[in-house]
Amino acid sequence: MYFCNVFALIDCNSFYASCERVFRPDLRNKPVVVLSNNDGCVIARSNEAKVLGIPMGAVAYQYKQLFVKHNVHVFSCNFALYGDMSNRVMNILSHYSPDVEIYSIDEAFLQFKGFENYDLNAYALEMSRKVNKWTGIPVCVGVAPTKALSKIANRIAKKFPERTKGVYVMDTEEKRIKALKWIKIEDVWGIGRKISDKLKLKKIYNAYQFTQLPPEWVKSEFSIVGLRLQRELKGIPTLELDEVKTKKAIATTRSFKNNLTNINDIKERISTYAALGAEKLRGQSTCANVILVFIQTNRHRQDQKQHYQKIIVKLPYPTNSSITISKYAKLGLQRIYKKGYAYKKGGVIMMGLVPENERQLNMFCDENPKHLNLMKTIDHLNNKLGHRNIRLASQAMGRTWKMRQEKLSPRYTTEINDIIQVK
DNA sequence: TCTGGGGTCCTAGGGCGA
DNA sequence: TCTGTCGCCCTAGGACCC
Repeated sequence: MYFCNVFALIDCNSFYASCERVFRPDLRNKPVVVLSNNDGCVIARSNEAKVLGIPMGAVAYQYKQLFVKHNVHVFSCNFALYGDMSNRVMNILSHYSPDVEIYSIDEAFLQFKGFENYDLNAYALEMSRKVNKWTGIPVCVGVAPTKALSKIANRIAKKFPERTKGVYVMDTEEKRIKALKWIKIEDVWGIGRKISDKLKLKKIYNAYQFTQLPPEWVKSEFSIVGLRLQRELKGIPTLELDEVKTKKAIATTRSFKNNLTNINDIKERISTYAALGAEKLRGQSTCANVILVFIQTNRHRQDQKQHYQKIIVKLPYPTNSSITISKYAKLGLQRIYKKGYAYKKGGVIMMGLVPENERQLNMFCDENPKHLNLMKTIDHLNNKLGHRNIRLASQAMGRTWKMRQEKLSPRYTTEINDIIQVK
């Protein structure tokens, strides 16, 4: 190994689809897709589904016939299941290095410091086998001297499964250069649509060409972010492993099942999102100082009158009480709602987050201390009962708000009534 | 009839006090 | 007292990620 400090990127293959398959072994080698909230778009595809030409983000109803024709197994998203499976995978990974950054629900960076005498290829292979054996989730591993290069190494592992067995270690200059020349510029981590379009105008088509550009030019065009990426691709470690950090904003936004015109219906939705957001705040022991409330019409229906409006509401004191946040969210909504529009989407975003134990209460405007205990009780009961049975009065109890989730799989791992039964 | 949701970081530009 | 300038803070918007 010519580097003494390396990064590994572990990425679960077709994560949501793989989670569904863990409990449905009959679906192995069969096309599986998972849909977004309200069963709107395709958000995950198994390899077999990719081969059928189903693109990421495909609008579900437009592919209905293809699903039937090729016997594609379609699932509504089941985040309770995916979150739990993710925890299991991350837990196993943490045994392979003390330095772990959970990058997303299905990805983690590991840093190997002082592993000079290790055969990293064998080590990563063992790690991927263990994850697969213990959770049923297949993963790929890319190992390289920087985070950006480990992303590329991971891509190689995924692209050539027979040759790599799902693990690729970029441990020589030759391998680095070969990989950079192989990867298209638009596939590099950190290069999106806008930047790749700009680079292609400059006749930059792969990552290697990008590394050859003058750093001053890269910085002036793409700011410090572009410059960092260029250094990373050259093999100079620039991005560090991020520590576990509390979130800076918590968003709860959803499309409505139907268009809503009546303010009372929208109020109920916004109140529910506010309560959900407050629950997330309590989950990470933080309070919000400010909330942002927005509503918008269906932007895909240009034949209809369009309206988008948002409002920032300053809370009188930092809080995570569902009651208080819901109240101010509804006040905000009243300010932005306009009669005569068919609203399709709305949301509440918690901002200005501070740790629960550090909040400074306003001298004259203290929160009702009963809220704290009440919220604890609500969280406890909801955790115990599942299904979020305890709600605020302003949140509807009926079916009207329910998401469209026609193909929802059971919550095998988190719901006692859904545990798989062996007969 | 149906078109996701949840984040981060950076920069530019304005307000404001020293 | 008025004006210019600098730095800090905040916000909006843009770009990216999964």
